[in-house]
Amino acid sequence: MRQIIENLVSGIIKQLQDEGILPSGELPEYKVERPRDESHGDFATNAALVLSRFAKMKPRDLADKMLSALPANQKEVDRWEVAGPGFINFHIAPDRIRQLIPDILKAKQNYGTSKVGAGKRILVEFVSANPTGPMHVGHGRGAVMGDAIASVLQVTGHKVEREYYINDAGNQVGVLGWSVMLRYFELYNRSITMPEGCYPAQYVVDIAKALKEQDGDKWLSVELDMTSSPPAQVVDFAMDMIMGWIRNELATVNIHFDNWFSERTLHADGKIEATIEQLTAKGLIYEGVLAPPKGKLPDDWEARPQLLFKSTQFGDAEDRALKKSDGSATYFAADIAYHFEKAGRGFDLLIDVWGADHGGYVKRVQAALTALTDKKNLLEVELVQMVNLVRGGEPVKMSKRDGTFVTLAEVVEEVGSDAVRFIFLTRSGGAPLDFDLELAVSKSNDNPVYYVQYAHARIHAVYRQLAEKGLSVSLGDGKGDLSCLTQDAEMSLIRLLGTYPEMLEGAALHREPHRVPYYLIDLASAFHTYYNSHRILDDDVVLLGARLSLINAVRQVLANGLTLLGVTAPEKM
RNA sequence: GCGCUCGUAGCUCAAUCGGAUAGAGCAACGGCCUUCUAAGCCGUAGGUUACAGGUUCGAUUCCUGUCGAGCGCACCA
Repeated sequence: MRQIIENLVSGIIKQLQDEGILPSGELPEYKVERPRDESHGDFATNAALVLSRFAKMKPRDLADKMLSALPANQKEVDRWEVAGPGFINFHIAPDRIRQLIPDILKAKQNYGTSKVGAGKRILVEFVSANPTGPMHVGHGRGAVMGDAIASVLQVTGHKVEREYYINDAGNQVGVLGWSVMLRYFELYNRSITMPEGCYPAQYVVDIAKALKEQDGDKWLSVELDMTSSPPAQVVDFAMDMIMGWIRNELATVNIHFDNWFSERTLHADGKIEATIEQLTAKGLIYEGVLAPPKGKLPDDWEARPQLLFKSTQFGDAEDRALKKSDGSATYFAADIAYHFEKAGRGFDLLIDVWGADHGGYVKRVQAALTALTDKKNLLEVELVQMVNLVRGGEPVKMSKRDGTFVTLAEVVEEVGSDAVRFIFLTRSGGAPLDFDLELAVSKSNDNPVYYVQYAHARIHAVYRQLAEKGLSVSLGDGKGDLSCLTQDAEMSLIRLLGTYPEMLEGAALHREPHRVPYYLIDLASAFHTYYNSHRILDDDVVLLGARLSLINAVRQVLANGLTLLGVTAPEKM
């Protein structure tokens, strides 16, 4: 529908240019947008405001001029006016608006989808929680956000793949292995002490028990030496088990990945060295000594020469190390190789969803990727702020170290996947989130997911009533006469249905999936208002059919939105 | 000290890449169930958009500064 108005306005401007009222050639951009206030029409343009200078006229005078140039034969707009400082408001003809109902019912689950993405290939990487323990609530937020960003991009015509990067290399893997070994020794009645930095939590005990079950005392003779690597088979056993948990937890919140990418393969395939060579060839690698960090100085800090990448050439604050003191690759080096590898798979855009605690890391990865590909904006990073877990207003301390964190699985168990997803999504990622367990657990209507689902279930209830009265469901197929839908509540509802596709485009463009739940709450609210003041099952069959068609369209859009968010659309509550 | 993300009603949050009178929910108060699901609806009250400047037809939005919050700041991931 927006297209109709945009064509109309651009046609008018062209005509005014031909008449010499506006100068020919490039003019500044104007907008056609949905006014916030319904009384301002269905669409408004600021063209007269933007162009007044070029016409050497007052905005309102130019607006009047533009309207007199409106083609006489068009039927889409039946009212228009100049308002405020010089906006032009367009009111779409009611018949054209009602036409949305059959359009939606025909498109079904495809209503709202568009092709604005033009098949652009996008890789969305998210979660990527370390395989050293179960996912906590913070991971859950990133997971749901990443998944929703991917979904919103998909329905707007992008070709999307979801990827999980498994950090199965590096120090933490050895730490995990030794932690399991210690718990394993403990099961054989050896007394142990958990060194600082190890993972003491219960899940490590569970892994040790499973290890004992499978291998018996096979590993008892292993000598405890934290400076060396633990047995590879033990490490793999632990990581496989944890990754199994993570996959399960993700599945319970309806998240499924296309690819699981292992960091180890980068090391094994020599991708890291190859990437460093590429950078070296570009003259961006040197041996140097970094200045001491500006914050509180680590106890063991010492100046030492390192292999450095000149990320300052690409806007970063410091050059960054690629090799550790023991000569092995840093996490950063592996991450460069990983992102370079992703770029090599031919994506038009890479999106990473990270926790805000990794925010300081964005520039250096973008710098490296730009250096390697000569593309400036290939990598986009969406930062998701922290989740503060609260129980009845009291903060819950979370720490992997003492094992007091609350896992995502526990929260999902208590609250349900629908509520978890909806709460995480009904918030822009830029703001920290207080997640109150007590509130979320208390299945009260504080939780907007029920509000939206209830609207959906209510519509199904009406249709059940219809069947009981022996009337045909096909009355609501949108094919009958809809001209009796003249009430304000009805027209606002239909108009709202019409904005769904635009809302999705905005959500995709700005990577703001929270717009979807907010829209659904709005739609549910408009429906509840309508439902309370108008009887659907009217004795007049024509009116009955029209209203059934209307709420059927509402049901379709609610279902589409909820499904998109990975939330169920129940027929009964 | 530097960087990133923020600061909107008592609380939790929105506000369409600069738009018209800044909106919801919760909490408070007052109404609506013999009729399609009251997990609902209607109404009242609640604001100097942290503060000060700047850009312009127009600023919650963009720029600068101040104050305040969270996160980060060799070799960890």
